Parts: sequence; C-alpha cells; structure tokens
Amino acid sequence: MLEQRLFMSISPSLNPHVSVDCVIFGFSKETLRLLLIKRTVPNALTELDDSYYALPGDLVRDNENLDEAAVRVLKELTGLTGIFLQQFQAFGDPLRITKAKDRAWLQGVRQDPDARVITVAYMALIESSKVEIQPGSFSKGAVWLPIGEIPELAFDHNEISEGALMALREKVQIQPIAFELLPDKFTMSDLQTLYETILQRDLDKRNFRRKMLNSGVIAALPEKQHGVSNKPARYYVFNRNLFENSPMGFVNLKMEGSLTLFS
Amino acid sequence: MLEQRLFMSISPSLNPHVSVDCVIFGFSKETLRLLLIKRTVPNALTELDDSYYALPGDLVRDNENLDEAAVRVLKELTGLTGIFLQQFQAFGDPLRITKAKDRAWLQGVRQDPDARVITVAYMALIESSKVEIQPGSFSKGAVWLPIGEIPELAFDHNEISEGALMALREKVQIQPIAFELLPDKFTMSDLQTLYETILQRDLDKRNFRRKMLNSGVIAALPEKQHGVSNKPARYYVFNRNLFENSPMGFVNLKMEGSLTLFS
DNA sequence: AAGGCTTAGTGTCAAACGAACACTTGAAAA
DNA sequence: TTTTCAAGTGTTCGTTTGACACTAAGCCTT
Repeated sequence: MLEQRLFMSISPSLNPHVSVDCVIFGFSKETLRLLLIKRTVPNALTELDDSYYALPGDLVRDNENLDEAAVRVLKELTGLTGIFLQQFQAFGDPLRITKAKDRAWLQGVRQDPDARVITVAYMALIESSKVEIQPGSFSKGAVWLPIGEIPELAFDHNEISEGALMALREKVQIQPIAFELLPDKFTMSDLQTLYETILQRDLDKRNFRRKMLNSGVIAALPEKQHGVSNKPARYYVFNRNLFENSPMGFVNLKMEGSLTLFS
Repeated sequence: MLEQRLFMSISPSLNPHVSVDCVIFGFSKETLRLLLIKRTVPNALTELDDSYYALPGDLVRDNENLDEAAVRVLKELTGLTGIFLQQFQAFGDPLRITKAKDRAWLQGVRQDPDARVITVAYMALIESSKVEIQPGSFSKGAVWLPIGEIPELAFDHNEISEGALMALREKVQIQPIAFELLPDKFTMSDLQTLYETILQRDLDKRNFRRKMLNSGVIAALPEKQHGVSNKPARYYVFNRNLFENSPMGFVNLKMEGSLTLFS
C-alpha cells in the first residue's frame, strides 16, 4: 500500500506499461550512425560499475499520445524539435527483460522493475551535426555509433534497431526522406554516398544524377564548393514543400536493381 | 486493496494497459469487407439497449507477445489459424475513450474502466467464406460490413480501420498478399476485380494479365469454370511457396499508373 | 437451329524507363 | 607546367509500361 501511494505521488502521470524508444539515425563521415545512451549499473560481482548502451526511450505519460512521447524523448536528449520521426513497430515480447544488466538498471529506475513493458519504436532521422546533447538524466553518455559497430544493447534494443534499419531501407526507396540526414545544402555526391550507405550497394553516378534531377525532389543552387583540391561540386537543396503539401506521387525514383513487386 | 486482490484473482494474466485490435478484411460480392463485432450496452436514457460495432480485440496477456494475442483474438472469433496477420500500427491517444457508449461498455467489462489503453493494431486478410463465427463472448453478433458502409465504431476504431485500409493499399502493391482474400483457385477476373476494389481504380485487362503471368506469382490450372452462361474462365492458383521461402524480389508487378518514388 | 448476350481471352506499337558504360573539366597541389 | 582528384556529362540497348479492339466460347432466347 505504501508502495502504491509512493508511486502515485512520484509519477502520477506515467503509464508503467508502455514506453517509446527512438532509433535515431545520423550520417557523418560516410557512415550511418545511431545515437545511443550509456547506462551505468552496479555489478554485483565485481563491485565496479558496468556500462552498456541503450536506445533513448521513456515511459509514456498519461497526458500525451505516443507521438508526443517520442517527440519529448527526442527533444530531451538532442534539444531538437520538428525533425523526422515516424512510428514503425511495437515490440512486446514478455521475455524482453532477461539480461542481468537490464534488471539491475530497472531496479534503480522503475517503481515496478518486473512489470512487463510494451514499447512502441520510432525511427528518427536527423542531421547529426545539429545535435547538441542536452544535459540530463539521459545524457550521462550519448554517443553516435556506426551501425556496423553496435554492441549488445539493453533489452531487445538490438532487434528494434535492426527493424528500424530495415524500415529505413524500405522507406528511403519510396519516399524522399534521406535528405533529413543531410545538411540543408549538399552535393550530389553527398547524396549518392548516403543512398549507397543506406542501401549497401553501389549506384551508377550518371543514372543517379539523372534520376534525382528528373524527379524534382532537389533543386540546384548557383553556389559551388570552395577550396577543395578538385573540381568543385555544385550544391543542391531538398525541395521540401513539394512533398509536405502533396499526397506524394508525381515522382518516380526507382533505384537501380530495386524490386517493386506491385506498385 | 480489495480491488487489487480481486483483480489479481480474476485475471492475473491480463495486462490492463495494452490491447490488440484486428482489422479483418474479407472480399465477397465484389466488395471489401470488415469483420466487426456488435456490442450491446444499456442506454441510461431510453432503458433500451444500444448496440454498436467495434473491431475484435482484447487485452494482451502477460504470457503472450503481441502477435500471439492477435492470433488468439482471431482464432477465438473465426476459428481460423495460419492466416495472414500483420501488425501495422500502435494507437495510443489518451483521449481514445470519449464516447458514452465506450464508457458504458468498459464499465461492464474492465476492472479499471478509466485506464488508458494503448492498442496495437493488426491487419488480417482472410477468405471470408472460410470463416465460421465461433460462439463466445465476442460473437454476440459478428458481421461483414462493406468498407464503404462502416458506421461510427467504438473508440478510435474508425481511425484504425482507415489506417488498415491505407496500409493494405500500399502493401498490396509491394507484396503478393491479395491472394489471401481469394479462394484457393480463382479466375483472372476475380483477381483483377479484387485489385480494382482495393486500389479503387480500373486496370487494363490485358496489361493486368500480362503482368500477373510474367511475375510468376500465379500458376494456371488445367481446369475451367463450368455452367457459366458465357465463355468459361480458366482457374489459377497462387504460387505460395515461391514467396514464403524467398526474401521476395524476383518479381515485378507494378500496377498501371502507380507511383514509385524511389525503389 | 440461329442469333443474341455475356464474359474470357488475345497482340502490337510507341513511349518511358533502367542499366551499362568512359571521357572531359576544373581546381588545388606538387 | 604538370599531376592529381573528384565532378560532371550522353548514348545505346533492352525491358517495361500503357493504350487500344476484336474474336472465342458457352448459355439463353426465340
């Protein structure tokens, strides 16, 4: 009963059974990266602290919907709002909490460490240079890790990250969202490298340029690179309004070798 | 405290905060239909009972994951297993419960009628003639309603149904799943009518046949229709194993006028 | 039995798209 | 001035798409 009251008074607005987790993608140094947070938990054996990584996430509050919870998590961590954020899957295996580390962490943080939590996973795309990690409970250590070098994460966060990456690979071929990962102006090569990184295959330069330009999703700027030791590349911008205000669809940007079953 | 114990003893295995709802599509008489269940609640004013429709769904139990919960709901209602069922979105608006009818119904059914429930929505595709509504709490009245004639449903079920329909329209163009709605053998016209119904646009007969046959997703049977008052149509079957065992992708079934941005 | 009715089934052509492919250009550095 | 490096540019060929109209097969009607 005491616990009950304590819980009520401390966090009257938390739904202890539903959380959101954000898989935050960034792109820098020609690599796709995930923004992960570091958790530190006491290790019963060694007396030292263990640390490991997890997706940023939080319980959903009673006065917010799922999207709002995800926006909040993202803002608390990165300080950013108005960025690309999309729900992609709910995860709810009853056996999510099996690792000792996870249990140790929950013990320190949750009222009911054994409660089963369903999590709704979101995918975020951000220009990583814009991120300034906010001070706060999240950010004891937030790092960008290349997707090829993700260690074992908390809970089922590896599975969630994998799912997000697959979802990203699919979406990037259907909607012009890759731009969210680049700075406002970028060169054609930047864009191609990004696509190649996400899709994990090489694309033909000439075909890629043609397709991008014909599609109308990008516009050329008069400006070019300066101070590079080779032919300076032209800058382009993403034609944002074209897509935000339309039911999408007057473009056709199939990538080489891609596979449309129907459509 | 008594309530707490009561709850524990009655339904120790229910997670009172997470449910699954199934949007079950069927296809008959050239119409896409949803399988909905009827709920009856007392009306405080009229002393008569009100009835209204809802998506079949249930709270998730502690010993099952989300998929299992959806499978269970489907089986309890239709008696069917092994059918196409796919999670498509989680819904979690805190204001889901606003209608008086919804509150009246919850009062009769839930321990904590005011609890906020997040629901994970699934889309099911079934051959509606296979369904035999199972007797049980669900099935006081289960009906197939044409998607064009869906009345106001419980909670946010209209929104969920809309979302499912949109998801279906997209998926049907990318994966060969429409077959799940047809009997094992079907004519080319059956298939085309199904696609036209789902996509809500006319397709060219010759182009449609060509595409389907070239794609390899269907195989012709030697058999033809009997007893029809016009030229009898050939029967086809869906080439199921081809897709269940492959990472999909050696087919190309773009529909006329369809819009691939990338890919 | 003949003709009518209804749906199944078939082929071609032009335009758009996809994939493969190699050399020239512009700037800085040596 | 030459070298180095990435940017930028067209063409060709095969495949796919989309538009389009008539014949075939079976039942029904008269």
